[in-house]
Amino acid sequence: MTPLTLNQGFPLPAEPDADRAGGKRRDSRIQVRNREKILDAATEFFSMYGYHGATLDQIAGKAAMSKPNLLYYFSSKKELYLAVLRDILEIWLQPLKELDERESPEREIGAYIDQKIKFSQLYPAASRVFANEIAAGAPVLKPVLDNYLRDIVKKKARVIRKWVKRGELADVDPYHLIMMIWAVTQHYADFAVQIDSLLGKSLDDERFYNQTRKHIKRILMRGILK
Amino acid sequence: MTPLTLNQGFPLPAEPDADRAGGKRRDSRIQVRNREKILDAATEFFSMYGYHGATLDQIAGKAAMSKPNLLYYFSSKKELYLAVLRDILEIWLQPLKELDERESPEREIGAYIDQKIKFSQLYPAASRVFANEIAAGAPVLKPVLDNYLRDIVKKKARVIRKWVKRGELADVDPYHLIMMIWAVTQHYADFAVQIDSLLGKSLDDERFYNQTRKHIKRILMRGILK
DNA sequence: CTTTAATTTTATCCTTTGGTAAAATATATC
DNA sequence: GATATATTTTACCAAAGGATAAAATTAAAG
Repeated sequence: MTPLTLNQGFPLPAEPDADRAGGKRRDSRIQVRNREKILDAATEFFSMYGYHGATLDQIAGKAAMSKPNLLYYFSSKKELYLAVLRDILEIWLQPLKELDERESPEREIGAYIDQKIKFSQLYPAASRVFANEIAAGAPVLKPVLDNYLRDIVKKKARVIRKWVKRGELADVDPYHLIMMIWAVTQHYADFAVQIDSLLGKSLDDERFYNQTRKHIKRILMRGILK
Repeated sequence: MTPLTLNQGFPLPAEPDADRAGGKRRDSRIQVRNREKILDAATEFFSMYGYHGATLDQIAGKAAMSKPNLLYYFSSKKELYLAVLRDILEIWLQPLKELDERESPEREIGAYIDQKIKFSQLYPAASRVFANEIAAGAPVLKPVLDNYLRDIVKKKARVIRKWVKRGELADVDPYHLIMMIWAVTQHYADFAVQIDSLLGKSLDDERFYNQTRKHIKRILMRGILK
């Protein structure tokens, strides 16, 4: 089993589109459509079985094309996985913009929770791919975690600490608070099957989604506001 | 790829120890030791790569024996996986005993959180195997979730609801509360690599463990107590 | 010690899997 | 509609992975 690591720059190695310069139309209608179909199928299977467990045959099958045809669009399994992770990272990092310390923590943290759980609703498979990558030891994302994510979280923590000092927030550890928010919101995506077994519900159900959202916010906000 | 399902009784099919009756000593020193070594190694790799992603070669290698030798102890990959899951279930279901409604929610829920996070500290790999199984669609554990777990959670929810009615607890949805507790406690096991990247800490560090435990409890208890 | 049973090793098989080569087909452009 | 280019299909390959058979070795029992 190949170790699958990544010794390259950040965020993730840019797409190898060397040819786009070479004059070839790399974005014809059919190109775009097929790459998208493949990425969707790949996200699904990587989310269920992880990088090593998913197979190109499954993915190609789901994308309704032959394996060599898939490999025409993504030249290797690894490249496909990187492309999937690239897309996910974009989604995942988006709500990580700094919290605005000038606003109230109630408003800012509330909005952050909303955003996080929205992503769980919209991209549950992406969330699971991420979880799988972490469980596998983050062979690809380690550098991202160690550098980029770490810095952003540090900044966020600083803002939270300011709120605490100002007396707008109970004396909470910023890092643990962030972990809690992540844990709770992602849980509904990562353990969707379990939740469906126990409650017969999913975030796709808009009523359940809102109930969940409000409930999480209520408990957490009560837990941290002064 | 074989679908890997389980159409058998609950909790999990009993170990096929047909021979134990046949007079063979199935629990010699060496048997016990080797089965344990294998189960440990298997837990590690299943936790990282899931059922499909882990290989018998890896597991045998880690257990310091040849693949055929491994297969002497567990006659197939599936049987090995079932054995691992069986062990995990035992751990996982243990703290699920009903909450005692006669005690205070503060005490009971507090103890429950303690127990849950203790497991995350003691058996992080087991937690990840469970998470992987769920992410994969719970091919094996679906029946357990649908029946056994569902019932226990229902009972727990009833107790929580009673506390709410008695006015000892804020008006929380019992199911969401349970999900939150699971999410937060398991997170520290399932995303240990991420946490290590961001904080440079793990639950192995007793100081960090206690800080985490107290912090989770504080926020959650504040969030739900009247 | 011998004999019997338990354990380990070696050699091997078949299927799956990631990947390639080259032919065949479709699509676009002039 | 002829030519060039993009896309898809068919036929393979080598390595990996789960599994088996049988020989070799070790341990236990009498």
